[in-house]
Amino acid sequence: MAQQEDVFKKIVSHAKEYGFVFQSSEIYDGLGAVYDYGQNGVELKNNIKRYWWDAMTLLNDNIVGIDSAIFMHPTIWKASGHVDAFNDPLIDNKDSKKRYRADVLIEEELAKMDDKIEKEVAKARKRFGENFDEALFRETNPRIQEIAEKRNALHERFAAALNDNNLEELRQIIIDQEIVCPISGTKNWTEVRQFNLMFKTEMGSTADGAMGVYLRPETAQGIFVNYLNVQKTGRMRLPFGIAQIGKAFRNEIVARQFIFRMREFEQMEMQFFVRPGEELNWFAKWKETRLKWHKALGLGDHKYRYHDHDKLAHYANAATDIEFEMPFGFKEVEGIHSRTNFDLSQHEKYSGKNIKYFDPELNESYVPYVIETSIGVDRMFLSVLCSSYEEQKLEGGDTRVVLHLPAPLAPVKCAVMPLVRKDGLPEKAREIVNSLKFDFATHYEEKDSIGKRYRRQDAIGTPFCITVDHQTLEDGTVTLRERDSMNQSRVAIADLHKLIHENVSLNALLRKLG
RNA sequence: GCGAAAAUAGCUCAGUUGGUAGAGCACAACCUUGCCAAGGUUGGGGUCGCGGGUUCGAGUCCCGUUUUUCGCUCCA
Repeated sequence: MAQQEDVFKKIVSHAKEYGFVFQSSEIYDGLGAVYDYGQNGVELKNNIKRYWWDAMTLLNDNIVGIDSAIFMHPTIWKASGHVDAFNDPLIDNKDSKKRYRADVLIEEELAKMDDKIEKEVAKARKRFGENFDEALFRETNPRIQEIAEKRNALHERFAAALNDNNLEELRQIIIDQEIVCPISGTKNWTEVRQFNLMFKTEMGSTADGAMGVYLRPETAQGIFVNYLNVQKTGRMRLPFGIAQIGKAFRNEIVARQFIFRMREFEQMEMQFFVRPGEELNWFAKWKETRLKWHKALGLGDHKYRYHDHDKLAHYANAATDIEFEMPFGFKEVEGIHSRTNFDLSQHEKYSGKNIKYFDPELNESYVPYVIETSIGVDRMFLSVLCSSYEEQKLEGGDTRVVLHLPAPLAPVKCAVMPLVRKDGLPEKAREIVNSLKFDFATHYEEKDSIGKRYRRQDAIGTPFCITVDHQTLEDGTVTLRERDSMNQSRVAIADLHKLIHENVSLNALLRKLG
């Protein structure tokens, strides 16, 4: 494990050193859990997105894409459950290190007081038997009066604090009531803090007219609220899917592990709309289809596994993750959920609009069920990077760092280099670059020894190096050097385009998926 | 969020009991070599994460803070 963490550290440095990932706002000491993609990272990421997008929209004639806005009507997040689910005042006990909802702690205290009163009443009932006037007893008994008074005072104070969203007051209540942690039994409490999953901002430039809006915490809702627009204008029939790639934002309490958990991240989501009752079949089908998509990259089949959920979210009736073996263990890369008709029904309820689908075959209207496939682009990026990274020992004791990126994902497809910087070789190399650059990301390199240049390209995962030497000027052939095997072969300049295309185009990958 | 550790050049790191900031690699220019990195010469680059404090003097000691990593916790 220690060794693996060591490798992960090296991957993180490598990502920075070779322009894949930088920390955001680095010259200002950085911003927590936010990262930028560099010159090579953005290419790799774009290629991953293209692979997914094409696999969804080109290979399935019943899947189309959209690009919805990050800002959405705030009521959408009420309907989805995000507003309520993540708006709790939390407090930690410093000794047990347990976190509690501050409001729940106080409510429990209120319940305890109620219990006390009931116990008194029960005792009196036993004592007085049939003659017992319970109502009168409650109103007149001094013990009960005392407890009830305290209870009502507490309740009033608690309600006022909640109403004003006064977190300090909530903490003060907990301290005044001498509430202890059930685990440690101590009163060593932190401040009460409000945890908000969603980032909030204001729309409208004047303060009084502004409306609070959220940065979306998931892209899925943009698909749900548009599904009928797409269905109608695209003349789609169930089953059909809508795909989207876009940024989402979550105020994570703990954001860790490099780009694995970030506050601003990118999702690739496809929501597949099906007839009620057919959802579990489609769930099984997408589970299989999605794993096949991952495995086609050739990162190693043994690095994937399913993780079926036992505990299901309130909206789901089946859920599984596709996990990938990162240097820090198997981690979720993609989630596949059978979301039932929860989201669409909620939007129907909150918007007051009819968003049922009319099924011409069944001649009836209903709210479709939804299968969701949702993949984190950044996690996918990390899985590709981690599994591609190798420190290779070569014959003769040398080492090289090489990224065995799947060629269609590589940021640079080929590098053209003159063997020496004279005798017209640079000019010839430039000529070759100019013939390739329209179809492939091509680098030109002339500085340093040829071996050094090869190593530099290995470090960013360039699949092919093309070397121009004196023989090139005579017979129009070059050396084609392959990244993984380091094999060299003599090929005609005229054949380069075809050779490279066969290896680096997405087509080859997509064909594996049928 | 709690606890622990760390932060010195683009990268990896050294820096003695507190006394004017170093190496290798990388980068730039020129020369040399030419098919698997690390030849020569020269050069650029650091207010030692940031802010305070102690001191004649702080990279070094103290406090705070930010960021990162690990464990716990939380979350999908």
